[in-house]
Amino acid sequence: MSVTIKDVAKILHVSHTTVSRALNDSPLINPETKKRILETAKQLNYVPNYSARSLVRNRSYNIGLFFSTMSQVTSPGFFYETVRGVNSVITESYNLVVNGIDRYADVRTLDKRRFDGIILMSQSEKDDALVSHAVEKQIPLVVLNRKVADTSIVNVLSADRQGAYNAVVHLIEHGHTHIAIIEGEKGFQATIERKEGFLTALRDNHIEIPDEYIAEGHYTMESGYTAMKQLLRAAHPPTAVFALNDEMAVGAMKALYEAGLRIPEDLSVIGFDDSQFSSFITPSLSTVRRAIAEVGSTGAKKLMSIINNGDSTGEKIYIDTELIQRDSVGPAPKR
Amino acid sequence: MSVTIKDVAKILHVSHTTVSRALNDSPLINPETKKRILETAKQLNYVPNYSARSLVRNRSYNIGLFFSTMSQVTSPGFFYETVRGVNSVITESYNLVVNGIDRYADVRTLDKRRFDGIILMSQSEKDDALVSHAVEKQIPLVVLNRKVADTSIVNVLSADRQGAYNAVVHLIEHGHTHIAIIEGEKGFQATIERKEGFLTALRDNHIEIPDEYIAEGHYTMESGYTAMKQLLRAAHPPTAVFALNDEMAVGAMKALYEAGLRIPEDLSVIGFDDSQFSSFITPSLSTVRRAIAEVGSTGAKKLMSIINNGDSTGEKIYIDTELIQRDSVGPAPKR
DNA sequence: CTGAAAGCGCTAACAG
DNA sequence: CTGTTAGCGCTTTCAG
Repeated sequence: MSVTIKDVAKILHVSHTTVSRALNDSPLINPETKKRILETAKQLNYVPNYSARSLVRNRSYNIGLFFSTMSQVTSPGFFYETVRGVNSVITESYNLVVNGIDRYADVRTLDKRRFDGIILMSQSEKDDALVSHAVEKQIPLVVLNRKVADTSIVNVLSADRQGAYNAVVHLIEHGHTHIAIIEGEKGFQATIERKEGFLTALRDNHIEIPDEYIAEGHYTMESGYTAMKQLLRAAHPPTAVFALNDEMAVGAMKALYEAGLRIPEDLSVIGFDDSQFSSFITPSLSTVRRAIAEVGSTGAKKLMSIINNGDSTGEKIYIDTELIQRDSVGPAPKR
Repeated sequence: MSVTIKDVAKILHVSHTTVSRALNDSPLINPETKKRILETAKQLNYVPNYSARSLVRNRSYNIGLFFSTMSQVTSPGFFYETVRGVNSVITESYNLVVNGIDRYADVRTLDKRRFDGIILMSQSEKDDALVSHAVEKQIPLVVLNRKVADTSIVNVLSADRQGAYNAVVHLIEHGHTHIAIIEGEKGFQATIERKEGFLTALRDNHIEIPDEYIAEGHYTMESGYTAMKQLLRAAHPPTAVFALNDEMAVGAMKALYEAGLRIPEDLSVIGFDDSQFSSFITPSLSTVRRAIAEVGSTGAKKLMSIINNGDSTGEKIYIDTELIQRDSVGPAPKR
């Protein structure tokens, strides 16, 4: 069927061992023979049998990129940027396997021989089963996006708390003191961090937040829409809203339009993530950009170094966020 | 290190062959022994070595999902829906490997032993190198999204031409006769099909299209924005615009706002794809929905059946589109 | 620098 | 129904 090492060896009257050495850049070979072998190998369209190589080297050449679930990622852009970032680092000899961890009946089947390393884009504590399994089995692991307690693990995180803080300060600098929040999915690390930044900013500026300024959301446009409508029913409606992501901000803006309110004249809106559409909606949405692709690529680089050098000192790496000022935030209206 | 079949065999005083049979649901085994073996295997946390299995079965248990390129997919939503659709069909014993074909220096390294089958989400003719390689090497292949000439191949396509036709008829039914188009990336199958539907609808209704009503785009919001500005400079501006995807439609809407034009009172806009944000922008965007996840899942099912049953009669499967009427299309303004 | 031989863990004839 | 034997294609000792 396919060309094997032995085929190449036979033609050149050398042993298959020698061919293997040539193919693997071994120093134990005459440059001349190596050249000859490489040439005929290419000519014959030789492709190594990864299964055989994997079997003897005890390596799968698979890298797993797992999301908490595939059916409900934070947003399509988030998913795409993550895959793209990771992919840009993984070399051709590795396969990047993408899946939701909820698709595996038992995470213990994810062993070292099936995956040389795992990148976990983690949203919730439910993923801890996989984390502890990987630690126990010594499978190289990098966790993205969610801080895990275990200090032996490499963690790549975006500085969401600081980003949220900056967003709210931006609102305050525009004179706002009646600031509401649209929260994201309960239990998600991102939700906790961003809300924390929000609260700290208010506290630092001696601004109170009444209960009616806190609305729950689920990171979807729909939920932002619903949450905003609820906020509008407050006895003393807010003059500014911080949505924990841009999707919800867009939903909120829709509710505002429907209520006949102008942005930012009547009410300012700021989001989080800098989704693709945010600069193109009207008014364009002020937001906090986080470099998701960079989180992915940084994590992938770390993982590859763990796999290749075995260096596995846990660390927490933070990727900075950036405040993006556009047209959805304006001065607080007079009351 | 890890538990092997032999370990299990030794404990139970049976041969490793028997254990293998138990693990593989072979009929050649006593149900009693099988039960015993399965129990201790589970107890020992036995996980099969995929590399060894692959080597002897000559199967990789990898399915490749390839995009023309990873760095520039049509849209994040498109990417996400595709992966999700395919993933929902692929079973746990397979790894779904996601990549851009431009990441492989030579497509000929993608051989049957590395991928049991390939799903190609194809955008342009450049992908034909992979297609012909797969055909030649008899690698099971399903091509999504772009019609390929080879009739032996399974092709899953969305009925874009008909969808575009319906969109334009929708405009015409609202009294529009001055209809412009914002085209997508040159050479993409989607561009060709959708434009064809557009032109046919106009022709069927005896509507002329001047050159100045044709603007080039690249499926990005930015390009839609630029294209719309160009369209507005026409000697006799259009009253309706068909953008070949929603991203460009959003860009066009931004240009319209900036020009002080109202949608749909002054100008109607219709898009394509029904992106996530389309129902939440203001005004909400009328568009043509195509079930991308369904294209992916249908393709994956087909591929699995080719792999498992070897049935490889080529066919073209069309997934229907649906006209979504929202608020961006209104009656043509009086002239 | 090169070759012969062993073996990775598994499945698949082939006997019994 | 069970066990013995061979071998998948490759890398890696170990001798030369």
